[in-house]
Amino acid sequence: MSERIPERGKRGPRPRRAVTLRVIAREAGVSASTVSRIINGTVKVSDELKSAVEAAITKHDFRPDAAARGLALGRTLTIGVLSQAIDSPFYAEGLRGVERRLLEAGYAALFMSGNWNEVDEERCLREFIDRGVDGIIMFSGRLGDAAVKEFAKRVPVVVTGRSLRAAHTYSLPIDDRRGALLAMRHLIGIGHRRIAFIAGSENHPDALERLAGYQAALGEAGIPFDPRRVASGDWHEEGGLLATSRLLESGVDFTAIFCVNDQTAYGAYLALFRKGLNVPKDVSVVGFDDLPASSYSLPPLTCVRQSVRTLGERAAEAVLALIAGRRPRIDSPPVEIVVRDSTRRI
Amino acid sequence: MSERIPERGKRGPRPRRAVTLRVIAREAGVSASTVSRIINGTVKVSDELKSAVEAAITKHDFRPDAAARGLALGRTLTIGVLSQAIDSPFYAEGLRGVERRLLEAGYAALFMSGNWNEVDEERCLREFIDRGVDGIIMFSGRLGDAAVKEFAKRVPVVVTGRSLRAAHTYSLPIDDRRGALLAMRHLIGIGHRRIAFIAGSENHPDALERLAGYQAALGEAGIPFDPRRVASGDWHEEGGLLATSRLLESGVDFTAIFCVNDQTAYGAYLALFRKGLNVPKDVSVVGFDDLPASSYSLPPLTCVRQSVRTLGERAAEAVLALIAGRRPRIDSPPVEIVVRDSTRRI
DNA sequence: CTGAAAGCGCTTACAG
DNA sequence: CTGAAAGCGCTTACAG
Repeated sequence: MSERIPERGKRGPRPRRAVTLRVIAREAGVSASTVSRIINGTVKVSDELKSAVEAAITKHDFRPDAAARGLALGRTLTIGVLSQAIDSPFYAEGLRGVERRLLEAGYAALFMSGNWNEVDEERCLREFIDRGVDGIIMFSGRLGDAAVKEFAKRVPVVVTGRSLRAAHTYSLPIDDRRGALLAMRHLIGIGHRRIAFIAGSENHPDALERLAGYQAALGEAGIPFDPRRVASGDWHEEGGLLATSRLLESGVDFTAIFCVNDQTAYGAYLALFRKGLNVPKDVSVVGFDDLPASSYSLPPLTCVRQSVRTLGERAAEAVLALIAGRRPRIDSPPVEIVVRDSTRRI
Repeated sequence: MSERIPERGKRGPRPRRAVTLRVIAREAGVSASTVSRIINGTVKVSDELKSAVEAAITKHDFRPDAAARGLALGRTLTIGVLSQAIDSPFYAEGLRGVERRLLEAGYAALFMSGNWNEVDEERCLREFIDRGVDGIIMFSGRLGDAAVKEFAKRVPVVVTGRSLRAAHTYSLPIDDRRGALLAMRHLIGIGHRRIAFIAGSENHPDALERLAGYQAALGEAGIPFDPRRVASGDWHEEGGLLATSRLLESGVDFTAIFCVNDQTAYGAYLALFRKGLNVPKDVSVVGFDDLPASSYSLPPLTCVRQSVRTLGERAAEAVLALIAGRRPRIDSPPVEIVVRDSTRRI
């Protein structure tokens, strides 16, 4: 009658799961099926039976094994969340939003980093599938649409930062062009006409759209586009630093810089600082994203705000809808301009 | 003879796992057991059999189901990683380190946020257990040692930022006191004697240790400790901002501020900036952590560096060792002072 | 060397 | 209403 001691996993403190449905069932004098049903609320039972079972559960601190449940149910209550780097301040905000919403719904997130390259992204997505996630959220990946659609055949996928039309898929595009327009209109509105632009890495869709917005705003205002005022960065501080230095040394004149994102602006700040130039006195700077750090940069940065946290929350809502078989009706959060101290009328 | 079509999961694109061990086995003309063994390399077979199986695997793009494997093996190749917030720039670095090492070892990380409170931390740890993680890494949690030890009975736990002696446990403490000493010696070495300290939230062990280091350095130099020069922050920018403002308004004089961490220093920067005070001309500032952003703050921040990324990598190595039944022999990364532009000789 | 069988811990039609 | 049985997809002693 004694419980057989399992032999596997001889090392470490994992003596196999000690308390299972069966021990609860035995203790409460019912079958495992019944306990399972009570736990899942798929049955009505007498109050006394219910409390007997609950007492046993409490006593043993029982919690159903997620792997077993996942196997039986075909659902793991896990969502794979791909960002480019878990330590990027930009994505971090989004992950936080995802995490929160998922938690509310009883789901957990499996976060992985794609490192800005297709190979890693694909590896992560495969890992998600292998681990049986119920859905995938992909933050602005490099992976081609075709590949994404392929994964969407296995499991619902929501992508941010791009538009993709396919079954079991939902897109939350970012309005890069409009964001860039807002930034530029602000600058132009306070008198700037010679405005430099630091772009992201080449041929990245978001970067291209922001460049397009930059050009469109120039066009609106009747300001000729001068390619010498465009320098390319890399979405990170260092790229902003280098690009600004190049701009400064090239001799083109400008009274303001519109940076493709906040991190680029931080780099621009440092380059300007090193040259003894003051922001906004000597040059105005505007960023894009409104990272938390931008409220604390010196001076606090004027930028286009796109709430990545909200984006994350909505992405989570969208996958959950997809999983439930509903068609999401969710919009990307709007972009808006946040005027702080890095821009000044001239 | 036709495959029965499963009825569960009627919605969504998950028609149950399509290709299983059995279909590979059938295709290769062997049993599932054999395929399993070949995949796991626990058997020697003829080259032709091996390639037949591999061909079938490739053809169907088969990958074993992680949940099923986990259930059968009692291991999930997953490590639960608790930080306080997935979007904290401090923890992010550590998570990155963990992620990288774990990936190399074929493990995945399940990241969750404890939100700086015991209740959430405990919820996360329980979730880890439910999900059958093979080990847990806990970044400087608030949860009491006793509770942590309780979890360590189920699964190996490594903690950072504290010392804990218990079975199936490993600690990677941070040398807060020495870090604080280094910071203060630097300041004292360049002539400062009236040095303010912005602490973290009360009764937090790391905060206490850094305060102790601050006082010890003062003692070394024969400088009397003046409690009016200590203000408490909250580890975040806002606390640094508020504390600095209070210090400034209180009328105590100081030529330098040692901040309990970099984020606090960013807040101090802004408070000083708003008062028209220049760093380092009017006051020197030193931080603690060396976050990536500190190289780009204006001016670039002098601070104590503790490589959180390395800490994360080592934490990962430590859990893996614990899981393998080995006793880790791993030290915390050393703290060191990084002198940049926010401090100046007086 | 390889297969049939039992088992991991759960859930849920299927019968009482 | 409730239990026995089958099944989720894998792994591994146990027998050939």
